[in-house]
Amino acid sequence: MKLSVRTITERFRESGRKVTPQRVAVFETLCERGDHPTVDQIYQEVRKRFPMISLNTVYQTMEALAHLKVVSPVGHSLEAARYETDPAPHHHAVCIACKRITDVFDAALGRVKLPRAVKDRFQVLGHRVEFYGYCADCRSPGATDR
Amino acid sequence: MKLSVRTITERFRESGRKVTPQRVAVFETLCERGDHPTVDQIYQEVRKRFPMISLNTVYQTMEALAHLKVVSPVGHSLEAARYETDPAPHHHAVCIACKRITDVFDAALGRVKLPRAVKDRFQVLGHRVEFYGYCADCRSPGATDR
DNA sequence: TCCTTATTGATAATTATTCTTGTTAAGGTT
DNA sequence: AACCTTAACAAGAATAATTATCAATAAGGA
Repeated sequence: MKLSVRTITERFRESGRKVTPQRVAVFETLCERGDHPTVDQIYQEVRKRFPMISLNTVYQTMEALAHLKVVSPVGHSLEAARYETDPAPHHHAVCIACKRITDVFDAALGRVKLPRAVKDRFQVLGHRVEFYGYCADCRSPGATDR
Repeated sequence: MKLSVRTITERFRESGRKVTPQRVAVFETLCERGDHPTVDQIYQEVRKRFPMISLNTVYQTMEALAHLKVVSPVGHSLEAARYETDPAPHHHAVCIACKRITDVFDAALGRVKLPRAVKDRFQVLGHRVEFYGYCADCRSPGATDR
């Protein structure tokens, strides 16, 4: 199913948020492009039809849309680069609250394969599997979901 | 096998790089901690024993170590947050050169499971599989590997 | 229409990372 | 051990992504 302006309007209202022309414009722009734009790319696009909009508004709108599960951030959202030394192949479980990273050792995860159709057009150096959710400490009761 | 100072000394020399006390200190610090520190965390740690070291040097050392495959960056290295709207579950192939992201639809990737041992301590909201490598356009001949 | 309050736009502030530059020191060569 | 070439260093400025501040505005329920 495809998300419509109608749908997100309802979801905004349900969650106690207001529906503004800026938010609709951001959402529409994101839908028109089928790719994975950066916030700034969306901003530049929306600006054509909406010269007064500020970059900050686009940031806030993206955050709101992400909360409503209307859009997903691609990749994790660690604020800074992190490094590790462990030479054994492994994967990660990232807590979206505290950003803590837990190593996951499981041979099965290493056997994941890219489908052949894509493999032909892409030289694979490796892959990683990343689980995201809440760690034991952050599975908090007072999680303010807003 | 565990990496020793001896080992990385050799690798540095082999690749035409110099072995400096700063680099050794960064490497040792990273080894002492078994986790996934940020560059700044390493910097703060190294600074205790090496007050004159600059943050820039730590950045450069991490890059060198990454080239020698002694350390790995955790997660991908997109410079900015990206978003997508597609509600169908899918995964990604990211070109490490041009940062372009290709969607990968494959039901098998959705069936990946976190091993039970970890599952008990981690509330999983989802997972993603990310392949990294070079896209067709960037599988360039003049790839300067340094 | 009124009223409360979230949202907006402009701008300043932060944070992560890279660049610049003059100086230093690694390590191969005498 | 002295020499030399060049990578690496420290310090600080510059850039880029993101977040915070705040007065003015507009959404939408009453």
